[in-house]
Amino acid sequence: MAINIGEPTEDGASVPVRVLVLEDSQPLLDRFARIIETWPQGQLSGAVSSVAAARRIIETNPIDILVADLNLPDGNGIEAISALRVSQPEAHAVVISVLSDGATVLKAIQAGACGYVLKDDTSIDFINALSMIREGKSPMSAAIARQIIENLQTVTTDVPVQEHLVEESTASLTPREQEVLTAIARGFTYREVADILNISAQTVPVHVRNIYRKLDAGNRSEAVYEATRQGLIEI
Amino acid sequence: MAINIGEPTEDGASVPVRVLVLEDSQPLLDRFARIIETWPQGQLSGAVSSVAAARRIIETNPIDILVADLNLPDGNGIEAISALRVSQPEAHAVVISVLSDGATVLKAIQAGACGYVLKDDTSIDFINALSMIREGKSPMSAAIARQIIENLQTVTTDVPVQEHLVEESTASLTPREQEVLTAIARGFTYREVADILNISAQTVPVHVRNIYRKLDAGNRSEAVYEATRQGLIEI
DNA sequence: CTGAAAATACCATGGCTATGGTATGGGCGG
DNA sequence: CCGCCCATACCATAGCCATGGTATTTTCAG
Repeated sequence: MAINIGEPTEDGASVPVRVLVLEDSQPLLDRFARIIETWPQGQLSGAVSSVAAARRIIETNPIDILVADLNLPDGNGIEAISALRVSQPEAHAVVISVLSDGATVLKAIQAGACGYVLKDDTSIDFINALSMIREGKSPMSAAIARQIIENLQTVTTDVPVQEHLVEESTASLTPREQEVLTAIARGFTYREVADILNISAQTVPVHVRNIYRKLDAGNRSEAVYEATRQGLIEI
Repeated sequence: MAINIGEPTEDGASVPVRVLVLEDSQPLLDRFARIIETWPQGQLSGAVSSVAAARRIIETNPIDILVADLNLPDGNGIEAISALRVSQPEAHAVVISVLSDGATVLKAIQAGACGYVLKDDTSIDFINALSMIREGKSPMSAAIARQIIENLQTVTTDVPVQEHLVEESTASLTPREQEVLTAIARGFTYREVADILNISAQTVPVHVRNIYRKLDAGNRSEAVYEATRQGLIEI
């Protein structure tokens, strides 16, 4: 159960924590990089903004902690987490994202993430999260914790019914459409949704249009209402 | 009128949160009780130190949140959580304990706990935990989160969908605001809502503005999402 | 290998939304 | 009786949304 990272407890010169940051927002990436560089116990293994770049570093450099955003220009941060798990099983991964839909959270954890912090969560700061990982704990936003608990409760109590429900809920909306709709429900504008999902602002209304057609809705609020009623999005 | 809107939750003061505390350490029990009594939104349903006493209150008094320790003189707090789940399925339970072994954590969650805070965790205070529950989140210590994640990683292989339990409202809308919001959720434009409710088209955005303020929303879809999450509108 | 579906992207425009003020009358509790 | 909240109403405008059409690339099942 390799939980600890360096030698803790000893207050002297503990082994530095090598951190790779994967985040497409340049300002945020810079901020994270700066924080790690000024953190006495930290050592920056890399600060990249694409899955491809992350893969290259993961395969060539030793890493203790990977901090990954999920929606990236060339793929999903979960791919990087999976790659890390293969190359460096001892390493740990933390997700830092704005989205929190049940399927994504579960996928990230199955891929090996042991922490999941929402970007708008002010109660967990960056260094704090890294420290928790070192201590064998899991930094996790309360909203994510609830998602996980509910997942766990359904998994351990009712297995056969689940598959049926999954078929139903994923039947009408594509994964991308669900992501878009979830963001729409949270109140984001088209431009904001585009930034979050790393797609063009012109693509969002296309997805939205398709969602309207499938849900027989004519605007945002009706779509959220219908999707909720039909159990297509998480509440 | 044309549009029904369920019974408005009348009144204007926010509904108090009825809390039952189960904790065998008398000093701690007193402290928790005092905190809830001085909490404006809180209302103490009971402060007991045995599973038996907790059971009696659970079966006779309405409860919103049960705060339970696990190690008790006459049994385990998990029994109280299970009893609550049977008597009052709408209620929520939070564990506050010193225990953090995997089996106990899993049992508590299976029994229905949606929060789990360690007693030595200074990062989550008592009121904070109760507030999180009200908001549909899960207060959880990082060490517990790790336990849960590891459980989830070893046990699960498929993607579940969670059932959602209705929560009590945290914001209160006036009857008229509920009517407007329900119509908005159905996708009607301001003009249509005005026609339905027989008011001027200029009055609708006024109500909508007030709804946004109360729900901390900035647009129609976010308002529908928040209202649904808080159980303010029917689905 | 090929066609369908999904995801991506762009252009354009009428209409609706979001938000700032400001104001009147009714009802209810201190 | 006065203040506060609710409900009503109007004006104005920047900005976002809804929707039409068109097109490329990727993915996946047949």
